[in-house]
Amino acid sequence: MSSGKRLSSDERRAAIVEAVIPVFAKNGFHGTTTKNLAEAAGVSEALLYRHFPSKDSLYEEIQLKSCALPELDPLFDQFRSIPASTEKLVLMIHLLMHRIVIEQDLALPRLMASSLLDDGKFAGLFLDNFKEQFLDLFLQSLDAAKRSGDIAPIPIDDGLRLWLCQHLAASLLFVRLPGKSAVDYGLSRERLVMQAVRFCLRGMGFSDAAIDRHYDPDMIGEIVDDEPL
Amino acid sequence: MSSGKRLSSDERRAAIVEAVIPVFAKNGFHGTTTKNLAEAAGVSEALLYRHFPSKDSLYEEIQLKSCALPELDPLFDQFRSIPASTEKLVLMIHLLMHRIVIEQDLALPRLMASSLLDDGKFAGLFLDNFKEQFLDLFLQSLDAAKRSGDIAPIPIDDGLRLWLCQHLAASLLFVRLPGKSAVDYGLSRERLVMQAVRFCLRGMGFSDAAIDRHYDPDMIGEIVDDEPL
DNA sequence: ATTATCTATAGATCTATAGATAATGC
DNA sequence: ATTATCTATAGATCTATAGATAATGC
Repeated sequence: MSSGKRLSSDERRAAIVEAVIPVFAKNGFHGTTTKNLAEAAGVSEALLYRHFPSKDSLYEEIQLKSCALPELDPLFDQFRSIPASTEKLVLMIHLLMHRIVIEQDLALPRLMASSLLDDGKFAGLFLDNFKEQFLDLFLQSLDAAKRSGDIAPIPIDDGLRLWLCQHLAASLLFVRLPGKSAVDYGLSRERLVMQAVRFCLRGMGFSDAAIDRHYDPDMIGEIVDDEPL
Repeated sequence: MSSGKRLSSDERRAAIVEAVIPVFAKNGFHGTTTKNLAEAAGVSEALLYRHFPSKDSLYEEIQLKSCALPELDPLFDQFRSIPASTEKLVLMIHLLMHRIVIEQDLALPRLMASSLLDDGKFAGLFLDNFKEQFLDLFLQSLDAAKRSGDIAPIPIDDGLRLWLCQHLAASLLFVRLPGKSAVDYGLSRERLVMQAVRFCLRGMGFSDAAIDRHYDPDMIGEIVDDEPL
């Protein structure tokens, strides 16, 4: 069965966790058997139990690993250095939406959805991390955009604006989970992203003039693609 | 075990389907055992198999029943008679969002999420029904709003505007699935609905003046509450 | 000698069916 | 007499463990 090398305890443990993530993500906790897990990891079921006391504990472990900070969108790292501005705000929203198109590994959104159907603990952790990482950056750039007159004063809480953008992106991702999108928008993915971003920018207070001035998806695409991943 | 009466075949079949929906919704297909189903329905496992050839076929049945047209939001029926207008457009978006607050039975969104994690067939059917019921009404009122100058011309496909509103509402519902919301927005539910609606209206092209003129959640609340459910 | 790994299997479900029983309607 | 329903159970997993084997490092 194995055909794999003999690894040290730590290496094997890590290898199991890694191998098992897509299986749990694909089939859910109850839809996954210990046999599935063992096969995916290329080891016997017994070895699984040398490293983890139970199927539950292994599932817990992959959830914790999956919502750990370093795993979250390396793309976003790059604009931690950019100063707060309307430009940066637009870039954040665009990158958030752009996931919809580029995201190929659907394991994380799958674990999210599974968690929401379960006790929501993992989803809560993940969203806390999201907030931790992006809320301050978002608020700073939102203030900058307000000061420069790009954003009209509207009665929507500042923090909520980020959540609504995140939620829209999340839904667009969720309908893609089955493989083929559950909704036919009648648009190319590029146009979908562009229009969803415009919807969000406008919704969060941007004037049409400010959007035209600051949102050029082609240019953003180039900026992003130029950066090393 | 039973304590229940002896029903005709058709009645029992219907009773089983009804009783079993929340169980499947809560635990998912794999998380539900035939024993769970039998207990929920108050019958023996054997009787389940007199009415349905397999657990799968019963699950299929509850999915079909759950996305059948008559089940979809009776609230929305009432504005089928209202003529297309900006008012009606605002009302549609408000009612869509208002679900977030009032929706107590989370079975349907749970089945949706489960379906998206599975093959998405049920989710696709449900969203098709949604489109079937609301897209035309939405487009008509959107045109009316454009003609009356309440909505600025923006480069977002008309149909997509409905989907983006629906998606935002869906996400706000999904984060509530675990019981306690996975996100703390720091707002009351009423304010959350109001602000989410404003976000959508603005995103889909409304001017701030038009929103102020046409969106008064209190008034809408009264209108809706006055209607018989 | 230690430790990573496997084979084999126990014990607990889980789905589904066979065959018996009890309630209904004629 | 028909049909709704149950009890009992077969057969197939599924989780988890006991005990044996083989590779590594001293």
